[in-house]
Amino acid sequence: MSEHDQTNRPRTSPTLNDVAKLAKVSTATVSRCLNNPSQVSKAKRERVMNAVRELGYAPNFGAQALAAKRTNTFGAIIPTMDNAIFARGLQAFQEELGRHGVTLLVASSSYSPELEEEQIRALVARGADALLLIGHDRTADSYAFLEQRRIPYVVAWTFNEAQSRPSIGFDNHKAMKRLMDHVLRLGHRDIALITAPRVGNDRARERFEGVQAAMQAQGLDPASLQIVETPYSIQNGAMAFEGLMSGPARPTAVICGNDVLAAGAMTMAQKLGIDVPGEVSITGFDDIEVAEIVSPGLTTVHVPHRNMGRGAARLLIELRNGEVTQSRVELQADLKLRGSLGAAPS
Amino acid sequence: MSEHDQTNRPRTSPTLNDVAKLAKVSTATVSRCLNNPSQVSKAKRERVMNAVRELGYAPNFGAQALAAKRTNTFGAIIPTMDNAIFARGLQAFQEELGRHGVTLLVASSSYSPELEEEQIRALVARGADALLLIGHDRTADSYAFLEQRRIPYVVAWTFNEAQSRPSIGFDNHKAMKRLMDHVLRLGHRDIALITAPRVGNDRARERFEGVQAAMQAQGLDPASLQIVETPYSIQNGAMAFEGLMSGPARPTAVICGNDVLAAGAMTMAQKLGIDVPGEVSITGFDDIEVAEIVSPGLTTVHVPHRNMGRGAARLLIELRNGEVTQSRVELQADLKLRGSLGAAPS
DNA sequence: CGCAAAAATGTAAGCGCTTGCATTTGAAAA
DNA sequence: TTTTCAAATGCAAGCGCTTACATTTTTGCG
Repeated sequence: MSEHDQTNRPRTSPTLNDVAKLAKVSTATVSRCLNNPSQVSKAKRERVMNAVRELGYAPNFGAQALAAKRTNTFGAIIPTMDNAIFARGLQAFQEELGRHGVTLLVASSSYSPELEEEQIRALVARGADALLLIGHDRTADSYAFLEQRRIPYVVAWTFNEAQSRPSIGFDNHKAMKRLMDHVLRLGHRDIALITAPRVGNDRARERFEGVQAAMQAQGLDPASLQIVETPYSIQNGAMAFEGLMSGPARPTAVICGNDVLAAGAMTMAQKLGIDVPGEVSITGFDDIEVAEIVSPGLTTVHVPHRNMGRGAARLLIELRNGEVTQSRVELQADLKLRGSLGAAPS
Repeated sequence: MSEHDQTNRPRTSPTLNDVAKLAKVSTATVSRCLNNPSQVSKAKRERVMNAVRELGYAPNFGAQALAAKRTNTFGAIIPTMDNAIFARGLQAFQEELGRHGVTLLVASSSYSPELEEEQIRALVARGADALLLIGHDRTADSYAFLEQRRIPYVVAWTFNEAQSRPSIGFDNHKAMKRLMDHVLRLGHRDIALITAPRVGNDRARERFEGVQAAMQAQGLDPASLQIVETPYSIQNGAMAFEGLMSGPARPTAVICGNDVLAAGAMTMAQKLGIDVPGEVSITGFDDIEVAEIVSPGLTTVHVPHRNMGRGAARLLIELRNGEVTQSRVELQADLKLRGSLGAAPS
């Protein structure tokens, strides 16, 4: 099939070669013209650019990747696309990358470290130059793979003193502790926590520890904390809340691992006719849009999603370029007090 | 930098050739072993697989794409990642693709046809074998480009009799008309519509036309419909609603182009102390999670997000494989009646 | 046991691009 | 004008993989 059609290839996209012929220069010159215009004389550059335009030439990604060993594509692996937790941050991440000519590939791991490892390999195989990862928890093999391949990555959505990897985020422990301090100051002593499964999820774990720390600081027995573990979803939040409120030790404050769970709790409270915050206070974490929609408004921790996304993009680009920088960035996550948190009923 | 390390390349990833040597077969056999195992004898296959495992071999994407002219990567371009409208559908889309060994690349166009065209080119350049697009509205150049490159695509989130392109979705016009029929049946005559900008957004336009059609069918003057156009966001929904309710002709029913706008309207109603549905009814479109959270629950049109995503994936895979199929699929979008819609106040 | 057909394997030609190195060109310097 | 040197350009060797085609090995049957 390749012995003819040397001259006119009807519906295949034009190649570097075609451009070179039209412009009557070598392919090398065309390539340089596109990637390093400064090395080419003005006259030729114009001839080449015209040819490019005339042919509607666009470089073949695979070939480029193969020859240059660089793809200008970054990857992001987030636990889920199914709710809004990561949406805003990711959008900002993508926008910033776009500004630097980098395309984003997104995959989701469904909160499974094994699946995440697969996705990491898939993205790298597909040429991702660098990766955005969420949280520190993942298989040792995942990290080994990244090191071995020398793939730059940044861990986002968390910041942990104890970790030395490039990362950008906030201190989940600290933020949750601050929220809890406030809750305790309001007189609450019967506390329940609805959290995502903590195994393989350092953010959830750190938030949990923040709750514990606050209780301890206040002289409360951490063992008195009621804990329900359930995957993030409104549905699950509602069910967990229902269980808690119909249980033997009805809490006066239900701390939720994130806003999605809290939203579920809020709607269930409403359905059950339980007054919030009169009978029970509810708090969330993340400050996604939902927090403003429920009524009363949800007291939560405001996470700087867009800043984090943008920052992660910049960090990653710097890492990719080998520019030395501050590769660990802590952002602030402040309390967002709204109506769902009130004084403990007396 | 390449004059030495011919013999032992320490930290470069292993290639097909390395595997072939270790297994003492040709590269062709290794390749077949990986892509068409059935063509290789069991003995060799095992030898090869062992070598693959031992070396931790993973194919180089660029090279594979270059040689095979196929990447097993699909692209999706959605208007925004910033809210939940597309999240669930996309998640299902991705899951289904994953099941078929296809990786998904996502980009977002910010509702701009020009940006979308860029993204289409970018994804194709990066090797996308096929694309998922939202809605029919886009630049002629975008379609021309896709045709010329013979890139399979499917238009989702809408189904329109008049369009002949491969697509999967529901009839926005019909669905909105059905909702409106119901609204009118409840006695509402003073109607307002909060819609996304209709230029470049056929879904929004069709929904709008559905509203008009229902009014006309009822003998109402379509010109009496109050219209506010504003980009999808809770914030904007709230502001639009506020404007409407403080205007001269207060509607008894506010129809929102989607749930995000409606959620904004609902929260604003609450803030203003306007009773829903006592004083004013509010409806949405999409049935995303938010619809269940607001109170009262939001009457909306249920869109089969996950079905649509899964269906789109299957359709696209069939198209890519050149399997002839029914390439136009209409899904049902049914009314979801909740508390936010009531009889018109008398 | 021999032979044709089928199955398994190997050979090698690209795929479209980048880039080190050699060569040519064009000025500036002598 | 000749010489020198930097800038501009071309040449051609890969990058790692797939696949058509040629070759070898197996298998089935008479």
